[in-house]
Formats: sequence, C-alpha cells, structure tokens
Amino acid sequence: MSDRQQRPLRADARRNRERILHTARDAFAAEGIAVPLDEIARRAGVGAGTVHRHFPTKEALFEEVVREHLEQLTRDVRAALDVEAEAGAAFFGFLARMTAEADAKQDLAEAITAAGSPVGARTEELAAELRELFGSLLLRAQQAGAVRDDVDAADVQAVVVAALTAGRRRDAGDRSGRLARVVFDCLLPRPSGPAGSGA
Amino acid sequence: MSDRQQRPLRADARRNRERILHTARDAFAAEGIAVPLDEIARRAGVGAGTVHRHFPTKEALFEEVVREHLEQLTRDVRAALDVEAEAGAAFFGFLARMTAEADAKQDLAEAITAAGSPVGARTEELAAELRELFGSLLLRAQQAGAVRDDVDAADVQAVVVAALTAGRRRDAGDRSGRLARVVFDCLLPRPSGPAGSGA
Amino acid sequence: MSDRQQRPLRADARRNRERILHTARDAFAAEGIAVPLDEIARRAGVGAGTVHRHFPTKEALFEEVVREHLEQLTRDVRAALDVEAEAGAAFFGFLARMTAEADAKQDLAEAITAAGSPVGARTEELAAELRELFGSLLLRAQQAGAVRDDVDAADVQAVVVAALTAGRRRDAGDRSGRLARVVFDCLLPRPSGPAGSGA
Amino acid sequence: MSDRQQRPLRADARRNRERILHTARDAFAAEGIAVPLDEIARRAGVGAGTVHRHFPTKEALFEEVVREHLEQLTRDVRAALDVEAEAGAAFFGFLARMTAEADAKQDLAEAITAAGSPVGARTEELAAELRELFGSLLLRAQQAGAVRDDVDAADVQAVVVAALTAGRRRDAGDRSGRLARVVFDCLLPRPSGPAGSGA
DNA sequence: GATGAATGAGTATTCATTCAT
DNA sequence: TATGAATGAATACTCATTCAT
Repeated sequence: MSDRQQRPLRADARRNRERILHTARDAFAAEGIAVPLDEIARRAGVGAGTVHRHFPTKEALFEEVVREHLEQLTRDVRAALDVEAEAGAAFFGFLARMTAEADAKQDLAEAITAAGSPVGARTEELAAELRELFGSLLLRAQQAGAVRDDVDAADVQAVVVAALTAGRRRDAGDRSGRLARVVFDCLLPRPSGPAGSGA
Repeated sequence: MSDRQQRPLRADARRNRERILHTARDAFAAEGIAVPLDEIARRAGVGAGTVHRHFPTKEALFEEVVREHLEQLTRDVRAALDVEAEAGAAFFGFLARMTAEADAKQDLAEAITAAGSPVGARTEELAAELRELFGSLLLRAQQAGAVRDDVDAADVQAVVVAALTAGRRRDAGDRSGRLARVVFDCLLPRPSGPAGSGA
Repeated sequence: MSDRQQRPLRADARRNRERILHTARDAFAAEGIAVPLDEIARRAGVGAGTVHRHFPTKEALFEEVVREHLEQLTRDVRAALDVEAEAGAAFFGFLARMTAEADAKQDLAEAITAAGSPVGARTEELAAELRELFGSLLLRAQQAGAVRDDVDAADVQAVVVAALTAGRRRDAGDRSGRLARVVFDCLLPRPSGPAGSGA
Repeated sequence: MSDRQQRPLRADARRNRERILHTARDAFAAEGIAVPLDEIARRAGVGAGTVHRHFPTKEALFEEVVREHLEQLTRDVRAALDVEAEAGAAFFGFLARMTAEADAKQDLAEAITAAGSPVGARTEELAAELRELFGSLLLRAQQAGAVRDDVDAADVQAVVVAALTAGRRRDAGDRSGRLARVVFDCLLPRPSGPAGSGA
C-alpha cells in the first residue's frame, strides 16, 4: 500500500507519525488550515522538527490528512458495493454512514472544498478511484428507482458536502445527523416534476 | 444607532469607505479571510492607513462586510413578506433570489460559517432580526403546505448554506444554480413519511 | 538610472534604504552572505520588516550591494578611459585605485566570486558593460606595450580578484595594498619568454 | 598530545572515519562550509550520529579536513627541500604541483581563507611548521636569485591563495592552471625596479 | 484625512546536536 | 558502535497595526 518508506519505520517513529497525523486531523478540522504547525507539534507532544521530518511541508501534512480521509471513504464505498443489499438502501446507507463518521472530520470536508486544495498526483488518483466506485453505487440506486435520475455523481458529491455543511451548523441540537438526512431527501425521486419544481 | 461617526463623512471619505467595503467583499469572497489587508488596500486604490481609519481592525472590516450582507438579506425577506403572493412561492422565490445574488458572495457564506465568526453585538442583533423575519416567511409557507413541517428556521438556514456550498462546486456545468435548487427540493413536503425516509 | 521606483522615495524611506544598504555592504564584506538579515536590520537600526520592504529577499539585497559595486567600478573605468594619459598608467592606475577603494569591499569581491552569484538580468548587463569598458582599457595598455599580450580581460579580472584576495590576507602588515601591487606585476610584459616562464 | 583515541579504532570504525573525511573534503570544496552535515553523512553512507561520534562538532570535522590538507602540503614542501635540485626550480615546482593538486580542493583554499578559520591549537602548530619549511624553500630560491627579494613567506602564501582563486575563475578555458602560473610570474625578480613598478 | 513606510510579533522551515533503539 | 529519529534554536519572510509626513 504505502511505498514511501523503504523499510518500516521504527516503532517510536511510527507512533510519532500517527500522533502527528491524528493531531493534525483534529486541528485542521477544528481551526482550518491556518493552524500553526508549531501548535500541532505542541499538541502532539513533539518538537517542530519532528513534524517536518515526517511531513516536509505543511501542505504535505494537510494532503496526507486528506488522503487518509479519501482512503477511508473508498473502503466504505467498496463495502457498500459488496454488500448484497437493495441498491437504494446501499446508497443511502453509505451516505448515512459517511455522515455519522464525519463527526469530527466534517470541517475537513469543507477544508477540502474550500482551500485551493493543492492536491498531488497520488491524491488525485485516489479521488478518481473514489469517484468511479461511487458512480457505480449511484447508478445502481438510480436504476433501482431509489434516486432521482437528473443528478450525477458529481452532483451527489456536492450534495454530500452540502449535507455535512448543514449538519455541522447545529452543534448541539442536531442529533445524529438529522439535518444531513433532510438534505439527502433532495436526492429522492421527484413524484411529479423535474428538479426545482418547488420554486 | 451608530454613534461612531459624529458628523457625516466628507464626500471623498465616504467614497473611500465604499470602495474599501466593496473591494473587501469581493476579496473575502474570492480568497477567504486570509487575504492580506494590504492587498485589499491596493485593489481599492487607497493606502493601508486609510483602511484602518475606516475599519480599526481586520475583523471589524470583515464584520462590516457580513453586516451588509445581512442587511441585504433582511431587506429581501421583508420584500418577500410584503408581497401579496402565495406563501410557498414567496418562500422559494426568496431562496432562489438569494442563491442568484450570492453569485460572487457565495464564498462569503462559507467564510461566515467557517471562521469562528467573531461577530459583535450589533451583528448579532441584525442576525436575530433576520432570523425572526425569515421565521415568519417559513411559517407561512409551512402553513400553506408548501414546505415540510419538520424543519425550523435554523434548519433552513443550514440548508441554504448547504445549497450555496453545493452550487459553488460545479464551476462551469451548473447553470443558474440548478444544483442549489436540487438541494432546496429537500424542503418540499414528504409525500409519505418523516424526514430521512429515504434511508 | 534607477527605474524601479515610480516616484521618488520619501526622505526618511530613502535614508533607511541607504542605511540598510550601507550596513549590508559592511556586514556581507565582514561576515559573508551568511550574516542574518535580522542582524543587518539591528545594526541599521530598523525593524526586520523594513529591510524586506526595501529588498524583498536576502538575495535581492545582496544583489543590490553587488550592483552598487559594479556601478562604482564602471564609473572608475570610464574615468580612466576619459583621462588623456599614457595607456599603461591609466590601466595600472585604475587597478591601484580599485585596490585602494576596495578597503572594506574586498571581502565582497570574494563573495561575488564565491557564491553561486545569483545575479539577475540587470546585474548581468552591468557586468557586461563593465567588461566591455575594461576590455578597451586593457587593449590600449597592451597596444602601448605596458601589459603582456597573453592575457585577456577575463584573465585580468581574475588577477584582480586574486590581488584583492592576497591583499586582504595581511590585515595589519600590508600597507596601502603593497601585496596587491606585487600581484599586479604579473601583468607586466615578460622580458624574455611566455607566461609561466618562471616554473 | 592527542589523547582522544585510547586504543586504535576498530577496522570498520576507521573505515567510516576515512569515508566521512573524504566525503567532507569534497563537499566542503564543492559547496562551501554551508553544506549540511546530514548531507555529508548521507553521501558517506553513514548515519548522522556516526559523523558526530568521530567529529564532535561540525567545526571539528572542518578543521580535520584543513589539517589533512596542511599535512599534505608539509609533505610536499619537505620533498621539495630534500630533492637536490636547483632552488628556483624546486620552489616553482612546488607551487605548480600544489596548483595541480588543488584541482578540486581549490574551493577549500578559499574556505580556509574566508571563514573565520576557527582553527585550533594543533592546526596552528601544523601551519607554523609548514610556514617554517616553506620559508626555507623560499629563502633558498631567493638566494639563488630565482624569486624577488621583496616578498616574504606570508606574501607568497597570499599569492598562492590568489593564484588558486584566479585559476578557479576560468572553468573551462584555463587549461592546466595557466592563469595560476601567470600570477606566479609576479614572484619573479623585477628586472629594473621595486615591486609595483608598473603603476 | 490620506498616504505608505516602519514596526515587530508570528510562521514555516533548516540543521547541528543529542539520544533512544 | 551505528543508526536515524527527536530536539529546538535560528532564520527568512509575512502582515496587521501604528505613525511620521
């Protein structure tokens, strides 16, 4: 999987790497990409130099956080595709799970969207793979009549981000992503007319 | 209300103030709150000191931009309430108009949500007023059966931000906020069950 | 001459600029390019930001120092060419003057040679102009039989750097560049044979 | 005097030491003293800690490189003194040999001169010894009338550095140290007058 | 009032040195 | 002993804010 390290990292080094990544994930999520690296280092309990040993630049660290997120999503989509379930349930189940997981990662979603997203080639690949797999999941759900036909995978991706954005707004009141699920309702087939029929 | 200015600004001072505000609005929208003040000053064609004369801190400038946005929204909601139209049409018309206006201001919506939103008391007041007015608009639409009952004003606010977020994702393909309207469909009454019935 | 500033700098700004340049010249000469910018700022009595306002990068500051040096040399060569004097005297007089002037600037000569000399286009131009003018001075001296024929302008340039290098070695003992003049003797016509006859 | 090594180094340790020294010599020569120790370690194929085991500080490593250079020069001067040859030939032959050898080591000469040359006592001793031996070589050449009388050993040392400096300037064109030999011509006896007669 | 130069605290990054494995 | 990960001081550069002109 990971071919960047010729030989496995020493135990303590890997521990540090994980701690930095974990701390960075939280920090980026909570405070955006503007959080100082020194602060991340401090919270992770390591020196500033250690952060730079593992992630040569701040962007590299950010990208790694994004990458981990994408990998998790890819695993989730694969699981949803493998499960022998009704297509619509598989689709909305995936959305629901993502929303649930995205507890602390939510702001990350925004960060991904917001920033110029200086993603490297490897990250682009991962994203493309995810898009393709997700496309399959969507198509099956549409063919089963569980999702409206006038949206494509990119639309849904946008809606997902939107749902996360919405869900995040209600820190306390919104139990278990109710608002996110409300937004997902816009993906249901329209009884009578095309999109925007409500206007 | 505003007692910061004892006497009306000189004509040139007011012109400068307007130019700075306008430039800041665009800059914050396009590049986020991280844009340097010097850059805003340069684009507005004034010196850095002039920006600080009108807006003592960067936050103050940002907040003023937010405030103007809120004021515009308040005016729009009032107009929607005043018009003797069908309640659902008024409600969705307002959403559509907001979406359309938010062309370049979209990133601002996010900025507002994203940042710690260091809003002052005056801004809070404005927001509260807007919430109340908007609540009326929503209630009327719900009473007319045009909007599902299980959402409140805060939910809708979140959905609006979500719609803007979604709409922004599709730079080229999304003509005239189609995606935003798709998201708004989630506000329509559910034919059969409660929110989240799709899962 | 200087076309970088649209309008003349304010009096205090120009004063600061001059002080920074002067301080940098001494600092680079005495301690090489490794001297911290903060140190230069401190010695010049300005803040670090002020140095960066006038010279966006450290390299830019270094290059400006080099440029000033080149300009001075160019002026000197021009003067040597204009004077209606015996060609050999003009040539060696120029060398002697350069040596004398180069009191504190000597280490600079080395710095110029030593570093990768990240010189910009404008500096290259200046250097080319200097080379051409100096070539004329040399040619006249050679035609007058005052300088050996088997060296070209680039050789002499190298010898000059060498002479400065040599002269610098003897901090106390070497009065008025005696050692530099010794080195310059290698440029005199050889009585009998070609270069390297001494080996 | 040197009590750092109680017992002879283990074979592999000595091999490492030699590799580090050799790598450092090349690195300092090519890129100056600013080259990172990590880089030297990497090129030598050892860990950073190993460099520090053999040379406690970077300066210590640098000084050791200088010391080796001085030792080589001392051997060369001794050889020149021992050879029963004409004094002038011995002297200039030594200079020529040094120049030839100094192919890649040239930048080192400069590094030695340039840096504050933080040489320790042991290095000072070596340098003193070299100076004395070299003084003998010079004196014999002067007594034989092969070298001008108005220079002393320190002058010549400076001229040597100057020659190396000059020779380095002409990357391609200067075959086999021609320019260095030109500079050495300044050491020949002046036909008529004192040093600097050309001015 | 307007200008833009000066300030200086803050940030990412490098690197000599130390230390756990 | 060797390794290379960790440290943290140092350094170039940015930018909000202040102030002289």
